[in-house]
Amino acid sequence: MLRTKHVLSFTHKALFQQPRFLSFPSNAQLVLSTHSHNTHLREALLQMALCNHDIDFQGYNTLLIWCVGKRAFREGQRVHAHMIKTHYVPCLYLRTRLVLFYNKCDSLEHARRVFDEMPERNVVSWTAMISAYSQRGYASQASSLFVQMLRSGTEPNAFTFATVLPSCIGSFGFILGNQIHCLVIKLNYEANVYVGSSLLDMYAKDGKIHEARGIFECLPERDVVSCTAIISGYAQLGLDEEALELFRRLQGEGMQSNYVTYTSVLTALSGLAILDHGKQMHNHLLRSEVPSFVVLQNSLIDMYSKCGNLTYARRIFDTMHERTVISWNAMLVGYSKHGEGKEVLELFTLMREENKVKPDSVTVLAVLSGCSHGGLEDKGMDIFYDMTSGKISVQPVPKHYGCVVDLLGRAGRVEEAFEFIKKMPFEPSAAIWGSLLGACSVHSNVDIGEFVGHRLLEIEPENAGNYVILSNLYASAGRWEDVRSLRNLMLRKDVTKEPGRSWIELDQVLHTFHANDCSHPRREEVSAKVQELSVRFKEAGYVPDLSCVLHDVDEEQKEKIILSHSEKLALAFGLIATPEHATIRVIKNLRICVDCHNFAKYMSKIYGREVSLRDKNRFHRIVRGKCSCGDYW
DNA sequence: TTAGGGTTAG
Repeated sequence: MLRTKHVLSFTHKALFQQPRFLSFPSNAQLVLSTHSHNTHLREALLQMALCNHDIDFQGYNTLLIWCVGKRAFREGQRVHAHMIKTHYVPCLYLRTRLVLFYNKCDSLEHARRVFDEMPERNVVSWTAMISAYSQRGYASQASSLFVQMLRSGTEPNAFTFATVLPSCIGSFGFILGNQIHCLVIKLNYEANVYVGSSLLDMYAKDGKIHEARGIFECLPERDVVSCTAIISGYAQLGLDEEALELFRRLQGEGMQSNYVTYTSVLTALSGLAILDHGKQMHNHLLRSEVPSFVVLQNSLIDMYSKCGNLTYARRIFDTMHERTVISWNAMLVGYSKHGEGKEVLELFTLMREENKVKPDSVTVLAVLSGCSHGGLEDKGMDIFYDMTSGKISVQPVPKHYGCVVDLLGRAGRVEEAFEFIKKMPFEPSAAIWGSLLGACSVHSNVDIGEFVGHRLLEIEPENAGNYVILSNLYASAGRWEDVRSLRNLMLRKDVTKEPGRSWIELDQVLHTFHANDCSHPRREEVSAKVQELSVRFKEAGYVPDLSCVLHDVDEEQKEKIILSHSEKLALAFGLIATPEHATIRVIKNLRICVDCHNFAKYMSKIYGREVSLRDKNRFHRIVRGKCSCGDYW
């Protein structure tokens, strides 16, 4: 108490009685920053400062800087109120400070009000307001404010460009972003590393990675942010090998990496599903000085689960000191993708019991899809109804309905799925009809399948996949006339299926397969194997996974049927189908990876021995884009 | 006074 009294007395003197020796602002700043941890004292000091009726520019400025630094909303509001009460007319500089202060204290409305009431504005005040929107993800507000700024005749600077460009997303955003790029060139800000990073990131997000790379290569100086932006650009587009290659090169060139860089690198590693490399990176991180932020740990969970090692993923999850909803979602998605429905439900229960983090839309999607893959359709339906009745406070979105259709369809409850679609509170999308069509195809429900198929052909006549599934469905019912007319329709409409490719390495030789492929020298052997497996699947009583169907069609038809990606993998499996070799590592497309996992399960049952996808020594690596057996093509 | 890159789902 004595000490507080002493300080107060000193402060009073310092602030008001000795202005010649110690000016007001420097003292206010000194005293406030020294004692800012003491709320009562802070209050008293501010009170005293505001008792002064003649606070000048510097005084207000100092107080506001202090409020911004401490994110002291109430105190800052009082400073603002003091200006109004004493009829002080703040200059542009101080008004901008107020905008910055309100923005820092998360009060966008107040910031905007101050901004709107500005009698004049300069590039800094415009940029501050654009930044307030941009930081909060209000992209359209940020970009439209930028356009208003240009119309007002204010010339943007490097800060403005670096601020507005991240808000140039979506189709309209990218168009604006391209125009802004022109302005950047015109005003000669191309060489600015902040502007360059924002620009290249925008192009990468628009899928124009070559543009992005061009900008990166032209930057006269690079830093950790610009390097991370280009690496993450590749990773987010699924160009994982390129991302890693660049990361290695830049590290060689002495690039500094931080936790954001590693997060992007882990994304690339997840895509490649190379567990060994992922582990190496994890080891490297443990030994390095890089702080283990939640985002990085989330990436590690994702990497391990996509590489098939759920134990490691769970270990990271369990040892986290703080978890965000993304941590929970990443773990749930991991279990879900691997068909571990029980674990999905257990973890979801734990999440709700802990009640520290609220489930979001992605959480429910992960849980529903986990139930779907794990054969727990009743549980899945319960969760869906918990959501629609408000027991789980997540707003249902069309994707949740899509999950339910998939869940019922996969379980063979095709009629129920059909009825469910009819009762949905929105118009069913092509994706939802497509999901049901897939279910009809697997469970040979020709009646519903025919209806749905034709509906789909109306909605998206250009999607070759729908023709193919419907055609396969007709084929399975022996309706060859309908198969033929569908094929003719495809020819008339000039619809072709983009040939996907699968790669598999066997004894150091790379075999690749694509749609309609009959060029493999051992094709007949493979076909025979697929036939044999197909019979065995049926004998084993398996209902194959939706995307892992081996169609039972005769040889003549097989020539014409366009095979799905997973079927090509099945062909590849047929080539090497012994329990010892029936392990596979799939790069890039996780869906296929899951298919293989299920495939391994079927194989295990057929051969009566465990066929594991997780045994790294038996993995056959599929190398993307580097075919070593050119003869086959 | 004002600035850029990052994690889950689809």
